[in-house]
Amino acid sequence: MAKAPPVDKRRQILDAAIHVFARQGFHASRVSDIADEAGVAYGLVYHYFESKDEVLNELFTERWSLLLGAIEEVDGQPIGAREKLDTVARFIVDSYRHEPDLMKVIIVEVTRAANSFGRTHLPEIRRAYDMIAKIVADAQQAGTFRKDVDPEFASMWFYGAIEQLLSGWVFELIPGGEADFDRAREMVVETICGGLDAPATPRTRTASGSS
Amino acid sequence: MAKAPPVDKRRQILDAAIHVFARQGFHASRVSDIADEAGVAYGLVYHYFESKDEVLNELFTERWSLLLGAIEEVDGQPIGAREKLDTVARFIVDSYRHEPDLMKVIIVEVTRAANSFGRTHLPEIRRAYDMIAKIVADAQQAGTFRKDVDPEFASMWFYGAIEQLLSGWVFELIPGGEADFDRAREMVVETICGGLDAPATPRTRTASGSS
DNA sequence: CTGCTTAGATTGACTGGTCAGTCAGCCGGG
DNA sequence: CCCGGCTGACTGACCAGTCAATCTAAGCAG
Repeated sequence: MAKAPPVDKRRQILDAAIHVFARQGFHASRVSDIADEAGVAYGLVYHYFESKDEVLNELFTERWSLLLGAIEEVDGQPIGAREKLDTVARFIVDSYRHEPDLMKVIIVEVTRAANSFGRTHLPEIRRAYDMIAKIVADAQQAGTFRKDVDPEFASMWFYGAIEQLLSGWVFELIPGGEADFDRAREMVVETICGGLDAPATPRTRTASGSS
Repeated sequence: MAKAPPVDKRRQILDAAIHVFARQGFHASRVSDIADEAGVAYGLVYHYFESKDEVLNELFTERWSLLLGAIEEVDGQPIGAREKLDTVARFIVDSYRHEPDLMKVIIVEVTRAANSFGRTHLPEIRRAYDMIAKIVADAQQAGTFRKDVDPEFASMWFYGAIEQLLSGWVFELIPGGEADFDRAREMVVETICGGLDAPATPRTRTASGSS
């Protein structure tokens, strides 16, 4: 691998693929569409990638590993579960805010397409769920979350709620103005954590007044 | 034995399609697979349906209209919001319990594929979200749910949480034994409604009583 | 009961179009 | 003049959808 020329065509192709996949969906996207959008020859796509699948692969893996890293990092921090979950939610929502097309592709074509393409990535996807479950389980151990809820299940609906939110924005089912992003995140975290909080705990208040 | 029990080939084809789509995914399913599974000739599929799409169409519409009906009916009942939402959740979970393949197809190929096939059905899908939002909004009006949460948003994450649960079962990410269905449903409804409840009950008090 | 007629159900070989992926060769810098 | 990035016409496979032919059953007259 000698070093790259001034213009990174590989990157150009990936960026083009994001927009093409977001616009038309993976299946309806031709490789020629990607090449056209990137302004390169058809064959060059196959110079850098083994197949059309591998392009999507790369897009997903790039971003998902960031998410996994973010969850892992936050989990190590000495903060409350609610803040941890809020940070995770913020990461996801901000990812959408800054790169809506990429997140749309990841959600629509991979995360929510576990039957076709996503099947390959189930282990990585699962890893995210597991880490969220761990955060919940730890909070139960510490007594901040009620213990009668399965952490694995809670993880599913926490993640599912957020993803559905992104879905709603992607398909314009709910208002997606700049102000809505943070507001929605706050609400979903507060609601779900509110539901998960241990009932009437006489220990030091976990919730820091953020108002 | 030329019996004449009106063997409904149309139904046979639809049922076959459920299993083929569930097994291979819509895109990877050939029309010939459906015909083979149904034990009929290739061409007969086109005698009863205009296209492969229309088969999926039919499967979705059939079931989704039941869901819409169920929500509508429960909304008219003089019961609390929590019970209403519980009934909705129960309908969805029971649908999965009794026809997992069909629900898998609907979720994977339509509901969560709003980019490709689901786009056609966005209005119907949206209708479900809207009706759930209405239940929440009414409860806020009545004072049982806190008013600072957007009903539209709450609807999204309520539905998203449940759908993610089904997803988890479909892809065996969480235990899906007979006992888990009701337990999961109870937990998700209790958690989310718990988070939505008006802070009249001393559950988790954010003591910031700003006037 | 039988033969004729017809309409709808059923069959499956075939067609037309679409693309993913290949490859033989072109350029431009070292 | 050599090499690796780069080009784009071409090919082989695949498959949704068509259609002409065949079958079945139902109605009806003789």
